[in-house]
Amino acid sequence: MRARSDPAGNLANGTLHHRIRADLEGKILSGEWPPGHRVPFEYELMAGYDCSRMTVNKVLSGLAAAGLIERRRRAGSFVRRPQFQSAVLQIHDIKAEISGRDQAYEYELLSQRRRKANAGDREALAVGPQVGILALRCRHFADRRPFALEERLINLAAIPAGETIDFRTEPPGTWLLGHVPWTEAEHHISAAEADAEMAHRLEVVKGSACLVVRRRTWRAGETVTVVRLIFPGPSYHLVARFTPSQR
Amino acid sequence: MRARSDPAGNLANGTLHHRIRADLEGKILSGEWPPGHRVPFEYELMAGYDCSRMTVNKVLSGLAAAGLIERRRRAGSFVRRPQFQSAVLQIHDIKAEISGRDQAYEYELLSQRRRKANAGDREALAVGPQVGILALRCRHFADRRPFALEERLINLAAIPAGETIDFRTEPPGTWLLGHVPWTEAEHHISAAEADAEMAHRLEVVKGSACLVVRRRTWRAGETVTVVRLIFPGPSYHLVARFTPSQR
DNA sequence: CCGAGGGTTTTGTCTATACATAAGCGCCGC
DNA sequence: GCGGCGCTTATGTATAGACAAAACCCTCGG
Repeated sequence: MRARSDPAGNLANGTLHHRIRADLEGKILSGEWPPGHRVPFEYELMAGYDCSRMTVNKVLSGLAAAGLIERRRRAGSFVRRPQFQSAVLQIHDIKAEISGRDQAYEYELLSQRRRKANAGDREALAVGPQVGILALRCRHFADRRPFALEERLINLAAIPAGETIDFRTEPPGTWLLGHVPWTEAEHHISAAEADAEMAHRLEVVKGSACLVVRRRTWRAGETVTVVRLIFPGPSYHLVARFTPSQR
Repeated sequence: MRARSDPAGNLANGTLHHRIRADLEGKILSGEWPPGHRVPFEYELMAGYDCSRMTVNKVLSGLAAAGLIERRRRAGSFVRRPQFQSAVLQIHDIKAEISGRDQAYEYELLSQRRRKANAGDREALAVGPQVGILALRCRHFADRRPFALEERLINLAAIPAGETIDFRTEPPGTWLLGHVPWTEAEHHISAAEADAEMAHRLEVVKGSACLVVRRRTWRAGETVTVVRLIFPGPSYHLVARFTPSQR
């Protein structure tokens, strides 16, 4: 094996490919290598860092997977222009979110009905007729004040176990989160004015602004559940923290 | 080299590690391997797929990077419980978003001021005093109707080039998106009631519900820009589509 | 009973090598 | 000039082997 220890000793933390990765990311993020700039070829990096090709290949593949560079055979690797589209986001389970803030979490099941999918359900869940669905309505409380109103449909054809769970004690979102894997989800986030019932349930005045989040979740092409969460007015805000790993 | 061709010929698409990856992902997502289940050891997979350890290692590392499994030395690899936290999201540039819907996009710069950071700026951008900032206010239109109101602060210490750009023609968001790389962003999404000025600018009645998105963007620990986007009421909704690649 | 130490197992990293594949480049003949 | 063929080059994939590091496990000594 060749000598790889950095004689100057600077930046000697982490493993070799971590250091190389950090190096290259630094050059890209600092703007030293602007979008379109050609990253050195693998054999050049290999010579520069005095390591094998597999090692630089791993780093470059990682950067490509993270969307920072684009690789083209025969041509080389190029810095991609930054793209907001797609990034890593965090959305928490409501129960965990409230508990995490050291507030008292409470939960109330308003209604639970099992039925064959009606026209509205079929549209929302994209299922055929005669499919069993579970319709739930519930409220979440933080420190005894209404935090959110939840209206949920669960596709029992996809989640037969849903029928056997006691949703009087465990919120459906929490249960699903922990037990059902998913492959895709879609959020529609909008603002709406509270109608009479929403206002009553959330203990706000009618017409006040509410944040409405509608989420549809799929597993392998099949709609698993659709939920509408209504948060009272300016008191709540959704926090989403991103890191750019566009794909 | 050993015989690797699949005699039955099934699932022979893609490369070896793609097939292995798809196989394992399938078992996890289908629930065949529930959360907590121990994935076969590398040497077992190696024997099962008749390939080298580097190949299965690449696959398992990828699954770990994607957050589907967790790897522990000496113990093995385990299926992680599904987590909503963090997933890939798409948010578009406003200009691109409107144009993409085949609506006419228009843009109006309301005001642009260059100043030393005042107390409010310093808090919002987390910069010291005496730092130059650019304060912008503008409106976006879709099909001649107000689509969003934008209030933006740009940290000129981080983006000196910001001073030389003509934001009367190009929206600041679009310019930044194409020219400034970022390492982290945070969104606060909430609902608010329109005050007199917002109502006037967005051509809605005072007190109506608006969707407010506040985004802070960092590059290498330094706040680059803070923007507040205000969308009029129920007419607009933010769409976020996810795939689970939690990290 | 408890804590220290050593052995074992599994993942983590790295090397050197090999062949496959895609795509740009230039040469050649027409 | 120009279309096609083949050479070259860079990446993509895969192998076999090696050592390192972490962490569980068991045993031994007090």
